[in-house]
Amino acid sequence: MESRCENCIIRQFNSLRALSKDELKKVADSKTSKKIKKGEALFIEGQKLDGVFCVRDGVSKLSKLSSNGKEQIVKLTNKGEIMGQRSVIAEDFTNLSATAISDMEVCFIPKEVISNTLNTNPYFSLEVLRHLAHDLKEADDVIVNMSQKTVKQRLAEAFVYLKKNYGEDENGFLLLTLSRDDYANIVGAATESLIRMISEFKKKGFIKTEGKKIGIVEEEMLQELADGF
Amino acid sequence: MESRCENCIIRQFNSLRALSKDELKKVADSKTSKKIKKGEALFIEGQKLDGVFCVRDGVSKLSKLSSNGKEQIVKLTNKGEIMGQRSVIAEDFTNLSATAISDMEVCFIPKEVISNTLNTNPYFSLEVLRHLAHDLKEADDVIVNMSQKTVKQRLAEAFVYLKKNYGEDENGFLLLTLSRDDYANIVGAATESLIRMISEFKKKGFIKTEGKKIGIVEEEMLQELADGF
DNA sequence: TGTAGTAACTGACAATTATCATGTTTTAAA
DNA sequence: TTTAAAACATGATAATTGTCAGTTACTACA
Repeated sequence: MESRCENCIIRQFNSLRALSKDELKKVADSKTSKKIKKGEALFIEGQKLDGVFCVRDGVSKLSKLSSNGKEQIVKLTNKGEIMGQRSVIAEDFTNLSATAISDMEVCFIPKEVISNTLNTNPYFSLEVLRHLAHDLKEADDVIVNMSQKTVKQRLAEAFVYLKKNYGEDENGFLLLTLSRDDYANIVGAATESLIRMISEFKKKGFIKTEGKKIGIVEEEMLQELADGF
Repeated sequence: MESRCENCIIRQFNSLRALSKDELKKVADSKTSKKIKKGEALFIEGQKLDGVFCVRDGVSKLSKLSSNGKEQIVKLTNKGEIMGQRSVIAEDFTNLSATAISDMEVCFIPKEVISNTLNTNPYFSLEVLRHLAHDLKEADDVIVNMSQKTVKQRLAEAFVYLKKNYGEDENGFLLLTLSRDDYANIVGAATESLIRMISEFKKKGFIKTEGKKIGIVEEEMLQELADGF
């Protein structure tokens, strides 16, 4: 409750920007802030959510268990994103689990506020619609990548994506540090296969490593690889 | 223009059911009916759509070209579904191509009618939101299947899905007849691999074939296979 | 500061899937 | 009805990826 939504820059990046002052005030009054430690879960597949999460800081992974017991990461969230809207809108259990990949700061907004606003503010509905439409398009792209590209291509693509979306530090290492396991669960491969590929990329000079940290050295080469050349 | 939307049962299955009588009338007045022959395209990836399609009869595939030039089928549409809403909502190019798999009958509804209604009727917005939410959930499932299951499992699942969703004729053959190529593009495999697997399933007695037609013989076995047993 | 536990890594091998080559059947058009 | 094209099918082989078994390195914590 430390800050008013009206002053929160984050909301410019999500559908909450369509809210009126009054509506924003309602959100601010009903929301609660939470700090979530790296590794902790925000919610778990199959749970009923009674609100959505607005990400103020940090990164989380949205994943789903396969029937073979393996985790598949479907999406990484960005700062400013709203999580759990799909489930709240459809009045459905979550189909995904959300786990913090770095320390996070999120606001929890009760579902009543969201659904009331959906019923009364068509601009908000439209913003949410656009957001879902965007997610859907991205999901289609992931489907195509998963089914038509090799693990090597998908990994190359993942590296480029992580650099573009989460940036790198002064030494050229990706700011977002993932475990080898997480990488495997993003590209949908066995952890051992993935580790081997990281070694290969390193040997070829495409990337550099330092412990868990990975740095992109040859972004163009990786991009070309991802595109199949 | 042969029939009034008010009398069209199909609309009960999609978001148009949230429309008022007046709104329905507007839709009916502006819509045009089209017949599309099997194999013809409704729209193509990258096109700008100036309306949505409401499927009255027939089945189409929504697909996307991969950078390697292969087609990936992302979704099959059902009777009553609305196609192209994602693109119209996001005011974006279509990210998918739609091609008729059987002869189709569709209504085309201009985007102005859709967006006007979205701005004024929150129930309609909510229905569309629910529909997109559903599509998104399904897309997540496809991602997990594509990345965690073997081709064999995905094919088994596809057969079960086709039977459940499109039914079979009096002789136990799937009503929806797909080419081997289409099957390959659904499960994301090389056509030859897929044909081999069909032969294998047939040899094991899980399915039967008669030309292009495929019949599900052992649904439970296929389901178990799909689930990884 | 030792020690248990987890994550990272490597090798050997097996399973899955793609590719190429080629033959057969079906379909559609002249 | 013939004939060319497309779809279906199968074999041989190569490439990709997974599995199992083990080693090393890092991390946390008693």
